[in-house]
Amino acid sequence: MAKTDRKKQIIEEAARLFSAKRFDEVLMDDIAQQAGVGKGTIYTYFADKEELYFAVVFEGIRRLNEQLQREANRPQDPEEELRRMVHAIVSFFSQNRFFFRLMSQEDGKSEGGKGENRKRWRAERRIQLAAIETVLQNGAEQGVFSVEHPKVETAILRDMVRSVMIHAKGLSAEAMVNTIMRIFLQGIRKRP
Amino acid sequence: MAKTDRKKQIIEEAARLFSAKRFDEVLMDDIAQQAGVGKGTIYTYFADKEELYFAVVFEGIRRLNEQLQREANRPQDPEEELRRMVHAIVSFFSQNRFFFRLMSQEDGKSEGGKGENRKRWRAERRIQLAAIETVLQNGAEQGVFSVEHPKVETAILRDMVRSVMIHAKGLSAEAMVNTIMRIFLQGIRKRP
DNA sequence: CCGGGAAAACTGACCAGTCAGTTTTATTGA
DNA sequence: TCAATAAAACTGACTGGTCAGTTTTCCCGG
Repeated sequence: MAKTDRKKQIIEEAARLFSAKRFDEVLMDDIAQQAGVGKGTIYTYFADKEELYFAVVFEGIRRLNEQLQREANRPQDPEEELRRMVHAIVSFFSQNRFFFRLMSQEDGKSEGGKGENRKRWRAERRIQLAAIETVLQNGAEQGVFSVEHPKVETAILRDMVRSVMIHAKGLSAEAMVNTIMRIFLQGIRKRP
Repeated sequence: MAKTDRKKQIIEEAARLFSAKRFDEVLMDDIAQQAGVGKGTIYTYFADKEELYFAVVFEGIRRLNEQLQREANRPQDPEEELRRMVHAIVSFFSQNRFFFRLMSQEDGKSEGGKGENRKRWRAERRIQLAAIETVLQNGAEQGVFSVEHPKVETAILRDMVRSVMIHAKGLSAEAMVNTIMRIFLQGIRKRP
């Protein structure tokens, strides 16, 4: 097996395990077994358990960013662009449940561990938000959106994906996107 | 010190620590030291580390439910009732940062550990959502709200509190509530 | 047959949980 | 009222199991 494939395989299985159990409940032996490699092999690719853990987190972020990038930066009307981005996030997470659960867990922690990784994680996540925020700002400038606290509205939109993923497992990706966009754009107040 | 105070003190310090660090990074020795008790004492109140952890989580939920209860069940117009509930959640979390971070972390995990506690946690959380959902349903019946997937909309609203708490630390509780209600009720689309 | 890399076996640091001993609080009776 | 005694609560040094990380052995391609 090629070196790269091995590393990918380890990350994949580690993601599955880390997303389902607490950090301390996931044993390096388990990861090795699931990945079909010896424990020692893991240490040729990752310095320690924590580095593997963050490699998994960053891999998830990287893939999501990749998918987001594909949708962004094609000038179009803001609502449509927003919808495309939400769709990108929703479908990414639908196809990567492990990474989704993992990143949900990682959100909202602060201290502890090698602070360097936490910092980098924060930075990566900020980039994602910035991409969405830009669209919101553009929409506001074009007079299509009414935005009061751009960063907050941005975070709300992204986290709506999280809510829907957790609480609307049954819905199709399309239905999820529609639900999110409907609420975010026009709210739930009935208009005559 | 009275028995109850001791237990409360332990829970309080454990909450502070568990909210800031990973489960395995929090040592029982740390908790004991912070709480100003001997390690053995903790074990007179809690069977093991995991039970203490969940005692902390459930204490947080209990307090929040208490505050929610105070606002609910007084018949009034749905929008106002919703606003009151959001306000209750926001102000609770503003005053209980530890519990907030803790409960955010716990959201979105599934396997692992004593499954019994996870199950109970899920149940408690469902009760909270039901309280909000009822208001939404009432509003829909009265023709004030347009609700498509009640459970999903409910979860979204609750999680909006989470987003705002994380990303709008500067805002006052009032401003937070306003932001949430504005988006949830009327969305961000500009109307002429 | 040798070298590089992967697997299996090994080690010891660490920490949750214990328990024998100590302190504090409650109870009794003179 | 206050010893004397019992009961309850607390303490922290100690232990044993666990598991991250290391070392040794094995395997295979060239």
